[in-house]
Amino acid sequence: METRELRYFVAVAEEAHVGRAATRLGIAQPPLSRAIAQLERRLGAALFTRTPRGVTLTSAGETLLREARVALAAVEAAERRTRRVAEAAGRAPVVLTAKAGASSELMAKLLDAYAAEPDAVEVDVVLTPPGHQAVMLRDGRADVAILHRPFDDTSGFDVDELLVEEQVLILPAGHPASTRAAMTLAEARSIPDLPLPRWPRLDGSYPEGPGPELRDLTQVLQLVRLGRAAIVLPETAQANLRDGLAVVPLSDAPRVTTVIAWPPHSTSPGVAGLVRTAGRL
Amino acid sequence: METRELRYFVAVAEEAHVGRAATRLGIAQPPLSRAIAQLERRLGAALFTRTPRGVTLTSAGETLLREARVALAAVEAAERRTRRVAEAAGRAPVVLTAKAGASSELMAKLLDAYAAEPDAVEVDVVLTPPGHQAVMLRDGRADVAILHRPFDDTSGFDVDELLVEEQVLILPAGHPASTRAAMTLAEARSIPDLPLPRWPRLDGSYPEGPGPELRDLTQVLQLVRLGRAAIVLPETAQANLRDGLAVVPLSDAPRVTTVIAWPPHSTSPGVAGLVRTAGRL
DNA sequence: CTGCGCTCATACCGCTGCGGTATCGGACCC
DNA sequence: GGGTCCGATACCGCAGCGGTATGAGCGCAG
Repeated sequence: METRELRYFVAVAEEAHVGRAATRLGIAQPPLSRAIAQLERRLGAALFTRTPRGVTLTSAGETLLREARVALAAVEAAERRTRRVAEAAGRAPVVLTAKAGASSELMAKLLDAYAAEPDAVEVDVVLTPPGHQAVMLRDGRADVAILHRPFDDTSGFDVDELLVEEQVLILPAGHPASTRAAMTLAEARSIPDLPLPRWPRLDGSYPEGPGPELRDLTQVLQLVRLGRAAIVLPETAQANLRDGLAVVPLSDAPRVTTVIAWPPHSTSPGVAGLVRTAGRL
Repeated sequence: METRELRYFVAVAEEAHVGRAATRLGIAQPPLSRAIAQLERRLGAALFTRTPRGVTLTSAGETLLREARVALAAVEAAERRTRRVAEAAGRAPVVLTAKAGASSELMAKLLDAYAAEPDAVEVDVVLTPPGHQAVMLRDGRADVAILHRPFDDTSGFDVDELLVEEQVLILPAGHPASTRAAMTLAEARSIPDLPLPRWPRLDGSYPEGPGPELRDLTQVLQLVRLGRAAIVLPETAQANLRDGLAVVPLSDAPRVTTVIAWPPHSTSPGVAGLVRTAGRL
């Protein structure tokens, strides 16, 4: 199987429509139909069922979609990492990716501690929207990432745990619920006048439902202060809170684990150094 | 980058010789030279330095070799898993791979317990030479593997620990060293008349050195009984020992962790069931 | 039930680019 | 300096990719 075939397949699977997929790929529809048919013949498996409104995946197709995404990310990663090694022969900067606006204290400690090491190399910090760090790591745009389980999918990476913490509910100061000693997630979700914000998905769209769309944490905290929303955050986020907010522990929210993650087989001395430093924090 | 290019590159890198690589690939030398040159042009990086006796990898080339192997394994896995899902639509057997002749007790318990589950599917057990299980899992020939850290590279897989154990030295009964309460690895290696056997590498070749080549555990144990060798094994292997052998604990040998490993993103209900069962053992 | 619209499949064509053979250029060795 | 062993280059034929035109199957409106 060639990566071209996999790219074509993924496009068709995602669009559920050969014509649209062809447009997206910048080719005509017939060659794409033919390429898919050829792929199916070679695999000896139907990947799509043709319907009058487009195509839908078979179970074999679903398997291939999952696997193809991993494989394509691996090929992309190979290309990008090779380019990076070639460009900055020797002391290439390490690219560290983290969620914008989170773990700032931990990150600062890590970067300071690492910079003090004798053999430290330059660290490029790339802050991305939530959820994108694992993707960056998978396709070679980043060398190390700070991830948060269980939100990020760390499968396929080597990880070191840095911090385990509980989550708390942040509400407007003076709200009736703010005096409670603890709460469950279900209770937090059902406070009538305080909806929880919705987080964007990987593609930037938002799930349906009530609650404001979360774009910027400080903006949402402003909404909380105004008595228009509540939000669930890891407990260390309290450190950055200003007045007008109350904190209630959640008894049944999943614990958040902050980890440092890197691709297996990494040989970069910078990655090794960062991970070593992180382990000592 | 197309997988064809990656396959060509890997062949040349492994042979360190364009002509031989071409033969191995079943094509002529000039197209291969051209393909490599084109790959280098597209990456904007020299991958090989040409010498009068062949070619050697640059640092960019070494990076690409490592990454390309991962990427190619992922592509192969995609193909194989899709084929398998298509062939045995529905209740496909799960392929479990393990080291031949090891963990037999644990495996039996696992398979028995799993077979007793209400929704159990068929399990194909594939016993392979040591070290091959991770490869099988990586390229899609197996769905689950029993691996042994630190010997197997579990990076890139999801794992559950099943058993942690110490290693012991097995020697002929009556040997002077057999009365010792404990020993270090270095001492074990330097017993003058009892060489440790050599384990085969992934490609089937053996490292240089003294000691018999290990092909079959029972054969080596026979050698031990005859006073011609000693061997280091996990302590549970004692259960299968017969007369004529003595056991000495090793104080500094790495602990061996038996794990059950599966590829991330696995959706097979059989894999999930096996892992769940294993976790309850 | 018939015609239209929408979708994917098929037919056919042109050209890119892969792989083939022949040959060159350079390094090393006697 | 000729022989040998490399990889690189030159050139050619053809497989296969992508293009346009058109067919075939299905759902639906009238």
